[in-house]
Amino acid sequence: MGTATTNKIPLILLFGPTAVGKTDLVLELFRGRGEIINVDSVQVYRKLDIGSAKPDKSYLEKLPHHLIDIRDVHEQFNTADFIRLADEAAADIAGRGLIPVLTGGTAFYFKNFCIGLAQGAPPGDPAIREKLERERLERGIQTLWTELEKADPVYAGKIHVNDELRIMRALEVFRQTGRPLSSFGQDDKFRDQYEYCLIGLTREREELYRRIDRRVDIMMESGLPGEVKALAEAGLTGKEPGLDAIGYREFFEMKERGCMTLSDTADRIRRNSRRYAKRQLTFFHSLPGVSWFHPEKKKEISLFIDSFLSKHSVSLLT
RNA sequence: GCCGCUGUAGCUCAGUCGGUAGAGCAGGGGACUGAAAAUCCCUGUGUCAUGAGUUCAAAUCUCAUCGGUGGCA
Repeated sequence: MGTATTNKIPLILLFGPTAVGKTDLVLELFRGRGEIINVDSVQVYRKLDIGSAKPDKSYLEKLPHHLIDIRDVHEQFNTADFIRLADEAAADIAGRGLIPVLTGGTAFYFKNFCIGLAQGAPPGDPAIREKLERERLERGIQTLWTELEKADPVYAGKIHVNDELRIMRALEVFRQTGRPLSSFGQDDKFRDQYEYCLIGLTREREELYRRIDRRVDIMMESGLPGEVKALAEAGLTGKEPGLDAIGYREFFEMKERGCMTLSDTADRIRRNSRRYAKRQLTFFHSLPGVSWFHPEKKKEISLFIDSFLSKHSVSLLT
């Protein structure tokens, strides 16, 4: 029905599991007419280049990226930061007449970008987290769960007794506000300042795993051990927020255990990447309104995008 | 060539006195309210190498065949 007059910004959201083939596709589809908003919780960190499969300089020159290299590894980045910065970037890109393209593999960021964070829920508080962590170590997670069950029976009923981080987050909210986390309702309506085009990329599992294996080999050969060594020599311990990531944590674990070889480490990185890819797919499958494609079906994807843009491109034209 | 050991889940292996099998890892499925590459939950059917025999009953005992492996030549 023609082009509706609307000032919503049209957005392409393109996601898929690690190593599915997003990078090549995105360059072909959007070079010269779009800019990328990175949706990857590790690529936001400086110095984590090889292990996060960050696009290199020449790639970034061909296709500008936002939200890459914006934090040091000891800084905690989070979902709220992501949404705020992504909103700013989207407005900026669209304002220059280009297509904003959110692409990456962090499903949690995609989800919360679309539906928005729970209104009124407080941000994380490092002091409370530290205190909760101490209590967890002293008294065990069961005790904290029991406390949560009293404070927020609804939320406690939804999560598992062993789910440390969620239990601690819920208690953190309760201790800050005196209100249960579940009282800050998050409805699943998409935020209405955008028109969304959700594209999921996937492959046969076997094929995906082969690509993951190959990518890890390439990372090892192209200097991942050296990248991690440099981080360690700069005084980092592996406990920093940015380093709790596949491809980095395995090296620090290797150091702790002492008895692992480089090839054992590579094996673990491969395995953890496969499991991660599986979790990503589970999460992406739960998002509503996604059109799924094989990343090599470029023509189909391109037609799909063009048809979306022709319906919603009012604010991009003239 | 001879003697010994061995063949069970994708891999490594367990399986008692014969009663049609179970661990670890890998794998599979799922959850997701400001740490998310995080955190957490659920999940084990497989020609017991093949063929024949003994037996009410064979992964288990016997024989043959075909693999693997160690020793002696």
